[in-house]
Amino acid sequence: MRRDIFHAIADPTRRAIIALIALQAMTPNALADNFQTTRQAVSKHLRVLTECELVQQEQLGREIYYSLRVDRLQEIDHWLSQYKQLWETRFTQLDSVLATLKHQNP
Amino acid sequence: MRRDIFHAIADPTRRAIIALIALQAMTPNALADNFQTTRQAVSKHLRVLTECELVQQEQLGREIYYSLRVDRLQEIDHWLSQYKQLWETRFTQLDSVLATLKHQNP
DNA sequence: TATATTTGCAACCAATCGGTTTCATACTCC
DNA sequence: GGAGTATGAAACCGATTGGTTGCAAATATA
Repeated sequence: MRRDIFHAIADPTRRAIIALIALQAMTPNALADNFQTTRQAVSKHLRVLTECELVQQEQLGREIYYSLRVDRLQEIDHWLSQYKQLWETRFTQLDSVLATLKHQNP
Repeated sequence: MRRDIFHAIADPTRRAIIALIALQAMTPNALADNFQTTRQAVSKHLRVLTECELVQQEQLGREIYYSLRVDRLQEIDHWLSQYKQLWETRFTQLDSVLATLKHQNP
């Protein structure tokens, strides 16, 4: 099973879940109210997000509140960073940037 | 068919292709040499990357050189940016950040 | 205790995915 | 023109995905 963070954010429903719980912790039932799917489907998405440690749970009575582990999104930012200099740099500096990137990825 | 950029980068082989053609334009055959799959499989990945405009082609004789459209990766960076302030901000400022984020996503 | 609520998990299903094999097309070189 | 090379497209296949329904466990409430 491929359960990396890139796979996790590939699904639009999961990105919507991420957007919701970034604002405040929510229960599976409360989350499911925002989608046209069943609660169980949302639960399966939460399982995927949990398995790649993108969310954390806090149990309060019989309710489980899911919230976003924002720090985990840095992994994507880190992956992006190697290309970011490519689009942020002017053409005249492109050669040196390419050399740097080549050095970082032998 | 879900052909957005998040789906495109979800596959590890496609991310490897992106890393390769970020350095220099490459033909499908040259790309396939770097993987333990067939050229046709690489070609299918290139089709996905093309359909979401992550790569561009340049035909030279019977060879087609694929290169990365780095600017397209900004879409992911833009998606990340709404969460970036969450992990870059200290806890004491968190409330105002959440308010801002809530305003951006009504 | 009995009932209702919240949740996770298993079984199943159609659709999609990544891969292969095969074939057709287009270009290069002799 | 003919042989070889580079490529894309189609057909097929097993595995995975996202979804559903049904059920069991745990908690709250009467």
